Amino acid sequence: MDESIGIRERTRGAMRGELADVALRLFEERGYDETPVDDIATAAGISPRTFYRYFGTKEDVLFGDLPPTSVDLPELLTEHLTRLGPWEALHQTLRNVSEQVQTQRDRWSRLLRVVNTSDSLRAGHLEQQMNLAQSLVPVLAPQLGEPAAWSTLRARVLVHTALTCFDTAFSHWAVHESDVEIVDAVDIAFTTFSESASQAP
Amino acid sequence: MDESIGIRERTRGAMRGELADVALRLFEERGYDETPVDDIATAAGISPRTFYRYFGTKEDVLFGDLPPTSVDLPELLTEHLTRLGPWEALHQTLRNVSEQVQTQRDRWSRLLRVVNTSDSLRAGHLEQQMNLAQSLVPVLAPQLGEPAAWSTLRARVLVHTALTCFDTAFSHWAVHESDVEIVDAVDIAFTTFSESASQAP
DNA sequence: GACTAATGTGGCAGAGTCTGCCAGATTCGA
DNA sequence: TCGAATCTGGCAGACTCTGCCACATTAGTC
Repeated sequence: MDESIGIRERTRGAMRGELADVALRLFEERGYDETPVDDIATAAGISPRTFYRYFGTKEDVLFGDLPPTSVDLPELLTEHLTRLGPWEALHQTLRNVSEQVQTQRDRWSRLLRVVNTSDSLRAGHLEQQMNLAQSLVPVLAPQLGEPAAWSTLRARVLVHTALTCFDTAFSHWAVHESDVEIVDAVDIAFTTFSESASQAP
Repeated sequence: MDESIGIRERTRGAMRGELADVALRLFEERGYDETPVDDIATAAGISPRTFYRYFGTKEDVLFGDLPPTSVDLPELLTEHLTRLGPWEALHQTLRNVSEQVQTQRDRWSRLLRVVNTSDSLRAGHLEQQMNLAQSLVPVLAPQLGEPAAWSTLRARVLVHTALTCFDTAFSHWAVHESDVEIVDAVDIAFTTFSESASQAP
């Protein structure tokens, strides 16, 4: 049957999901740095060696299957660029992501709480963004064709800034969870520049 | 004598300097991930255990004593804020840093080349920026008093964006070293927004 | 239903980073 | 010069991650 390839992947997906759940729960209880992979494995009823067959890294069990990585951002951005300017296109792209995140509010607020308990995790989170950025820059650069020599530099600045807006909005939301919607925070962050960036003192 | 406290710290500083030199050289030859701490230690004629008494982390031997961390950025920013708007003040603050960096062109271009050979290093570099950002936000936030509830969010966006501009300019410079001055790249990066951010397509 | 091949699993050994502990050497201040 | 603070090295250990090999499970075929 043509599903025969799929069944293995499905059970694999289920395993990943359960591992992610178990891990997140343990991290919430004891903290990330204080929870060795061995404990996650035994709590999930597998060997540590097997854990590393599902997630190449301890961090991956947290960041593995979540929106920013599970969405094809370059494609999304390309589409928005047909209708919008660079900055607005970035804004809309990440707005879409945050809309999708909003359907997983719970998981995300739990995750952000865990991330904020560990320096090493924050770093990993940033590294993810770097990778995202690297995939978006080549999409954006051709749209900034002016001096050409500078277009890559400008593209990188815009992309990184957009991701920064996104990220900042997120951690803000994580703290003031009850007061704000994620999407609103993202909008505020993105409009920071047009409003207050170059005001006089 | 009142120097008696100082002499120890001076020899300690010398040791740190030498370790940093040795390490950077080895990293250039073999790559960061391929150079264990043991090798750095033996190359410097000390034991691995002692290495960790000078630098708490393998990363610290690279990032330990360099401009961004060795300058009091909050103070610098505070001063610029008395004369300039938020964005311009950030621009000038980081411009000052890049001027200071320019006096160590060599060391920096070597370092950036090393950093770009390792993913884990990039992450560490970003984490440093996060810490910098966290020290600047409280300085900037009071200057954005409007809705108050959003001022912290906006301050964070501005600060992170500024650091992103700085960082992006740097890696750009690292690649096109011969064509550009660091300070110029920083200026270009910072003016990206006022020029091309919200243009139509 | 049985057989072969692919795939999943577990244990072991090892590299690498980093920490705590203790003993010995070095240096400092009186 | 002597006692005290400090520096150093070695040892053992925790933790993350990898390669290797043997064993079990499962899939597709006849």
